[in-house]
Parts: sequence; C-alpha cells; structure tokens
Amino acid sequence: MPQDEAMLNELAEFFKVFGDATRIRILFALAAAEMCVCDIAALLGMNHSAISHQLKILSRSKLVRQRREGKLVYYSLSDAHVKRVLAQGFEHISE
Amino acid sequence: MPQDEAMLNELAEFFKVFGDATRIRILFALAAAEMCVCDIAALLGMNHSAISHQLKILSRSKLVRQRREGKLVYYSLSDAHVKRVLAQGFEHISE
DNA sequence: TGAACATGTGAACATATATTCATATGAATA
DNA sequence: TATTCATATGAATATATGTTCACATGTTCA
Repeated sequence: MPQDEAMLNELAEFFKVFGDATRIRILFALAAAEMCVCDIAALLGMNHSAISHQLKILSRSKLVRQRREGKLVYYSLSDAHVKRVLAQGFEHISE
Repeated sequence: MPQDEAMLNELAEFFKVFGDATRIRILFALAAAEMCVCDIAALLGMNHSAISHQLKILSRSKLVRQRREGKLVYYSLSDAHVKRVLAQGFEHISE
C-alpha cells in the first residue's frame, strides 16, 4: 500500500483513466481484438478525432500500445494486467 | 465481461469514483481505521465540507458505510473488496 | 430551551476534461 | 509529384466536477 503523496496521486490518475465511458468502450473493444482508429471510431459511432484523443490518453498511461501498418495504426491492450483491472471492476459492480 | 451499454457506463462510473486524489486519500485513511468526518478533515488538511461532499459520493457508490455515535459520524470501508481494488491499482502502478 | 459542536447541503466559483472542428502530418499510389 | 486516405493535434466550446462559503440539520448538555 502507498506511503507517500506522490503515489496516492499516481493511483488516482491511474483510476481516472478508466473512469470514462469512451475509454472503457475502447478498452473493451481492444480486449476483444486489435483495431485501428477507424475501426474503433466506427464501432463506437464517434468521429476519429475523439477516438484519437482518447487513445493518446490510454497510450500515455501505457494501457494500450500501437503499431503502424501502412496508413493504419493498430492499437491493442498493452498487457494482460489491463484486462484484469477491467475484469475486477466488472466483478465489483456485478455484486 | 460486460455485454450492454448500461454496464459499461456503470463500470466507468465505478472507476471514476476512485479517480480523485481526495477520495483515494479518504479511502486509504479508512483502510487503516474507522474515522469521523473531522478526523479525516484534520488528517487531509481540508475543511469538513469538502470531506463531507466526497464522503457522500463514496457512500452513494457503496464504498464506505457510516454509523452515528452521538454528534460524530464514523465512516469505514464498506467491505474488503474496496481494499482489494485499491491494492490492485497500486500493484499496477508499482510495475 | 438555548448554546455549542459535528455534519450535511445547496449555490457559486474555478478548474478540468471530453468532443468537435479545422488543419497538419504521414503513408500509399496513380 | 499530386492526390487520397488514415491518423494526429491544437484551439474552441460545452459540460462535469471539486472546493469553498453560508447556512441548515442534528445531537448533546448546561
């Protein structure tokens, strides 16, 4: 468990990233399959710019990673840990 | 894993509650010991009103519970699950 | 009952944040 | 090279949210 203030802030920031419906949708989409920006935008029915902004936040927090293939940039979850956080959150609200 | 839109929103709301430094501090304080509003306010160096507002959010999300004892209202974590969510988040940022 | 103390709450304010728009960057291809 | 398509990004806007202030509610005790 955290000791210092910096860590508490970091922890809050960590949860904050999950605390947005659009980002949660993106993470669940990527939990199912790797996707490019336009796929995600189409799936969520939002414009590409909004998705791109949110992907940047997810990327900055190292929750997703990306690889470019020609014009397309494919995003995926950065590791299994992300899935576990989602699963545990889901578990909690299911109770 | 969630199926419908409502659940995704609920999940985002769940994480959002953890995504604030003041609320994280409150939760960590309560993870250590049951406390009244004035104790928490003193510990965090914030006025009682801010704490009370945040406690209401935590209470609404069933993350904390309260019991009145005379003039004082004691708050504590509602269950062990809350601690586990904190611990797992902490685990993630420690990596 | 009235004073003192702890907590709750609505309004106001300041700040943060999500989305959109316009435009820039980057890559493929004619 | 010019065009087209995908993605990135900064500015602007609207909305959400945290804190403070003032006051209300609730409890104890003189």
